[in-house]
Amino acid sequence: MSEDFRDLYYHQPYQDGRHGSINMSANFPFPHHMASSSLTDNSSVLNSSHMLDPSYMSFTDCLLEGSSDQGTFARAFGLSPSSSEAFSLVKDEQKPVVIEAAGDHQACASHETPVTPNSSISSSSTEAVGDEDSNKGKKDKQLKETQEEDAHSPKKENKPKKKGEKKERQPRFAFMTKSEVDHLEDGYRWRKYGQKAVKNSPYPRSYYRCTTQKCPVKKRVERSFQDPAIVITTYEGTHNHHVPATLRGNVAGMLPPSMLTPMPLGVPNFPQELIVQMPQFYSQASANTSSMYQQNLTPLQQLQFHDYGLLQDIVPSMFFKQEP
DNA sequence: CGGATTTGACCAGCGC
DNA sequence: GCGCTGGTCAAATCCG
Repeated sequence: MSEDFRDLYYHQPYQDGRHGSINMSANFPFPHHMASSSLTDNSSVLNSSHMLDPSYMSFTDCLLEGSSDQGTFARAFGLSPSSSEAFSLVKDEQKPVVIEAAGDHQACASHETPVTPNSSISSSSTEAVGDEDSNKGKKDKQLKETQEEDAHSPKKENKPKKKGEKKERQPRFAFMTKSEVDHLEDGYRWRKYGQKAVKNSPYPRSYYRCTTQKCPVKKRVERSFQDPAIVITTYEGTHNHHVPATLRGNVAGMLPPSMLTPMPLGVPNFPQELIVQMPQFYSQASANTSSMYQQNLTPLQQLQFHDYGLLQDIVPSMFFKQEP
């Protein structure tokens, strides 16, 4: 399997994003402006080989030529719930988009990114490293004690959730980035609010929240324990604001106004182009496995209406979403 | 000094 | 019911 997909990666080093020369495919559902991250982190990008197809525009091309669907990026990152519902997965990080945004061109050129559908990080199932648990008993005792003596802790009052009321989960998607830095610049401003040890991984997971007021978007960043060069970023929620214009490199300024339009809730924002514009990808996939791709449905339709489990086998590490 | 980060505590959900 | 784990809070600390 991994061999089949090894060919799907190719290396495209970033250029100076400040000048908009970002060679990043328009077909991936990660924040388009994330490309700017490479400016500071010595990164490069690996994308699927389908993008070698001249019919695919680079991110720059997309901007310069005024793609017919400039909203693609915004939608992709907007993460509107509706469209991605169809891609419900049990584990959200299992099939992240694989992007190699790392700086080591050699590694990229090697195409040895050990990201395979089944080897990708199931971070939801990644469990904390053991030593965190060792103190658990103590903690629990302390917890009970403190609860008794601190019956009106403000923390509890901060939880408006009623019992039995399930916490609604925002749609998510994740992608893998080969990068030396954990937190890639993606055009938005984030505040770290937590870090946890991840089970079976020596690398912690960091939790970030968009700093824009009332913006519900969160993201988690962790390194793959299988390939420490790979950073797994999981976005959750939909930005309800424009990309801050004051960021380094003025990423927002690079973007046409239409791309900065906040995502209306409920508008399908699944990166259809990601799927639809990858004929090569699909032909490879279908050669390997599925009858699903022999049907007359468009890939998107297939994705939306067919067994996603199958998709997982075919489209490794592309994206996923977790059922709210 | 204000904003960002760190880190231990806390809580909820899930599986056994 | 209990233990484990992921996710979040918030006080302490750091840093520009």
